[in-house]
Amino acid sequence: MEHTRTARERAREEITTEILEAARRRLASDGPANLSLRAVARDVGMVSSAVYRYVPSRDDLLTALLVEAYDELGAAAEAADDGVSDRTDVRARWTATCRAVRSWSVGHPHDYALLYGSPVIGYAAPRDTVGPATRVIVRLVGIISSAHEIGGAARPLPEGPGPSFEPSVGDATAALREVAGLDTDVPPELVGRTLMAWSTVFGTISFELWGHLVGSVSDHETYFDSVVSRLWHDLGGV
Amino acid sequence: MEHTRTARERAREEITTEILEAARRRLASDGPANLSLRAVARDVGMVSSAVYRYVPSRDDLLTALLVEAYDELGAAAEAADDGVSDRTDVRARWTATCRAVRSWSVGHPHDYALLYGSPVIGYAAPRDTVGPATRVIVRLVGIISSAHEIGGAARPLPEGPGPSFEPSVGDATAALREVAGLDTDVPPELVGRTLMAWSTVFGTISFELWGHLVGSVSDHETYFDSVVSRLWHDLGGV
DNA sequence: ACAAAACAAGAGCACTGCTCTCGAATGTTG
DNA sequence: CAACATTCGAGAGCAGTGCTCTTGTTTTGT
Repeated sequence: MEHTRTARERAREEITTEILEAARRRLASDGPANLSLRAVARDVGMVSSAVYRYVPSRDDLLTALLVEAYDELGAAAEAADDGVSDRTDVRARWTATCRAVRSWSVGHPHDYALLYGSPVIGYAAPRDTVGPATRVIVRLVGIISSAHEIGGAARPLPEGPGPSFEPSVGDATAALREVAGLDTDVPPELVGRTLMAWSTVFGTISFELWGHLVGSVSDHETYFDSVVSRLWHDLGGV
Repeated sequence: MEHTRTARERAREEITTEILEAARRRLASDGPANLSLRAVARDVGMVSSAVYRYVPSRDDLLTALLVEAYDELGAAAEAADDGVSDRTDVRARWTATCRAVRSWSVGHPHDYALLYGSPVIGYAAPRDTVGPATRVIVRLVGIISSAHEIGGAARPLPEGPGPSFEPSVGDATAALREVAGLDTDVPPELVGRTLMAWSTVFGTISFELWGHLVGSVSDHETYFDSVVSRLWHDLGGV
């Protein structure tokens, strides 16, 4: 069934991307909660009902933007990591990647809110978006496990105090086995510590963007660097 | 100017609380983004325009709910801390308070979203709500500084790796001086570590509630306990 | 008893997501 | 090429939202 793209198919693709681009601009300026399908329609010079030929609903449009934003953030993080020439300098890779995540988030606060804010969409749709969502954390895990493979880059993590991570993070360990294809499983303590670190990065950026650190932190950039370096230490890095 | 409360004043108070109660029910069921002033009006048997006699706008209503929710969460946290009979068992106090924060959040996910989710209101209003917002973190700081005053409850925190917290957390230190009235300032490293811990608690709860740990963490309760105990260790607690 | 203030109700405006219908443009097939 | 089918854009319309204004009623202070 090899058929040349008809004019209609080409037009459909162009208009679809046109709509998505206008929607991203609207998202960047108005935020996810105020994203109006009618406003997007006006931006592309169409009437609102015509847009429904290309987008099933507002939620689907938000989901498409969600995937795009996840991808953009993931690409930014990976590019920052790849930019470190000395691949054995895992500490520099960790720092660069975390900084890239914050930089993108500060530069795209509304996109960040769509990704990591309170979900505006029901819980049905965003579940098939786990793929692009995991790009950042997967890369971070790669850096951390590299550090624990390279001699002298990290001290082995002793079992932390309190209840072990072992019973609760089994799913994450299995997921890592799938995606990273490691020969040996990442120990539960390291998996838990990695989840903790990622939660802290998210919490720090969210607090900064949502204004929860107003009156407490003055220089967010150096504060973030302080946090990131201590996280690296808590992960066993040297 | 001692005047007995007229019938109208009593009615106004009653109707106001009636509206707020209905709004909280709506918030609990529909979430902050879907809170409709008209729906609240219907619930209390009024027409929407009548509600505007009591509430200036939807944003002001959300702000009122915000303050109420902050207060409820703060009370829950403080009650949990106060419930620990041995006041020198600072580790138990820390654990109980953190658990209370998570319990309230899991029990009131939509209220939690209003407090700590991406802000639905503009940045003007919520800034005069910093008072009730700080109750939890203030109590947590109290527990941590108690631990560092009691001999043997905590080891002094060595300066962490990377950039010092000193230049970025000065405002927080000053704020603590105000609210807690401590004789000597909390050292920057401890202030920074406390902010980090609070960010991690927030990040962990948010990830759980917003579904970012689906496929990674199976038992959220024990996972949270694992996180909290490691945070206590990172804060210098023993 | 009367003027002033507060109130509840209704209509109305501008906006939203979404559905349906109706011609027109474009596609495929005989 | 002609006929039929599909796709598309525009418009009207529905139900819902926040919010304002007017109108008539009730309560208050004088």
